Amino acid sequence: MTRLDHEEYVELVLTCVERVPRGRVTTYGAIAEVVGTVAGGGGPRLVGSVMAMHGGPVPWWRVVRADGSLPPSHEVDARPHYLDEGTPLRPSGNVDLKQAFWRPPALG
DNA sequence: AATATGACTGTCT
DNA sequence: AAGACAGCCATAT
Repeated sequence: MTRLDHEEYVELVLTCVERVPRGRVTTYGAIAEVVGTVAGGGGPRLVGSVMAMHGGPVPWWRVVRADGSLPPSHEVDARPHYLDEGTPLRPSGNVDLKQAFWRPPALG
């Protein structure tokens, strides 16, 4: 996994993120599974790294952690988007995965 | 080549 | 409920 494969991995991850419907979210793990199936490996950390490096131009706020929360710094930036998209939120302030979780479609 | 790190996750305490 | 630990994969130093 490196060089061009890396680029493809990035593309797959970003594609999944872009495919997340409004008001819905997915998790790093879910993306890692779907992308990993095609890319033949990878893991949540990789998705995280990819998002950190190339997640800028995509709706990264639709990708949350397994507990429905985002890194504190980003959570603040994401909140307005959730409010705008009508994403189900829990009293705690994080996303209600019970309702908002969206499973990315199997690529390839 | 080895160690440390990260926008992660699951289990145990 | 909240913190500690280990597993996981790729990149950076």
